Amino acid sequence: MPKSIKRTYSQYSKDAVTLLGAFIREARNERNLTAQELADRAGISRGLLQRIEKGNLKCEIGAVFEVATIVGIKLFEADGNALTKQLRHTKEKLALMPKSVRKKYKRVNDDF
Amino acid sequence: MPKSIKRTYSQYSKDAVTLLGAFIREARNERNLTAQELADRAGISRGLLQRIEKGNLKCEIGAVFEVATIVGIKLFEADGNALTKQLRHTKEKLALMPKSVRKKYKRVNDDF
DNA sequence: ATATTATGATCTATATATAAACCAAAGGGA
DNA sequence: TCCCTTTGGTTTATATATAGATCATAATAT
Repeated sequence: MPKSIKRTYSQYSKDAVTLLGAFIREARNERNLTAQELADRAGISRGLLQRIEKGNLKCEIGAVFEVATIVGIKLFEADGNALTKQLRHTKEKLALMPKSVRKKYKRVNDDF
Repeated sequence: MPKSIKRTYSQYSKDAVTLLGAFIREARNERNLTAQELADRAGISRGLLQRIEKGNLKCEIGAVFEVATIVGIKLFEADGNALTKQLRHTKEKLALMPKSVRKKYKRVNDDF
């Protein structure tokens, strides 16, 4: 039972989502799509698209990414995008990753 | 009244969210944080963090970005990140943007 | 091996995001 | 100017994401 769900967000997170929304809107305008048209293509309501473009933090990430993808915004390009490189590295590394995390007990080397 | 909300997502969107989640998990492990610790810092439940790391598309973008920010993943770097550059451009351009979009009426030049 | 801890999964109750239908106002074309 | 479209707000009903608790399993340290 969620007792209220009043989250706090870092300024960075807020800025990031705001910028992403603004970018979506710009891309939509550049492609001459109305809000309704883009919403239809993404399979969401116009109201949700409005909130996405406004940078509302509580929209589902799937809807946001879908809209971004449709208007041509690629978070993870095939090219030299820094994040993409890191993620590619991650993907390859995933199989080798430890499943759980342990606190590091500082090993004290006494027998010196 | 949402009649069911069964969305479809492009493969790209699914992959992007999956990769982001995997990257978050990797970053968390590299920082030796337990799921509970990271969840606490982000102000979310451990269950939600699990879904985020799994790449669940229906998590709120604010929670995802917050977690990513905490473990040091910057979607929009201050440096030469391509998306950042575009977004900076967008920000400056925002004030000049038209508020609404009009369909282009192909002007037919009859009197030729 | 044993104990301890992290993770994965399930279940319940509730807060809330969403779709849909409105309306008003702004914007752009003719 | 007038008309038509787009956008920005509501409001309402409902589907659902979330917090929190619990349990089983996996993983790690000693």
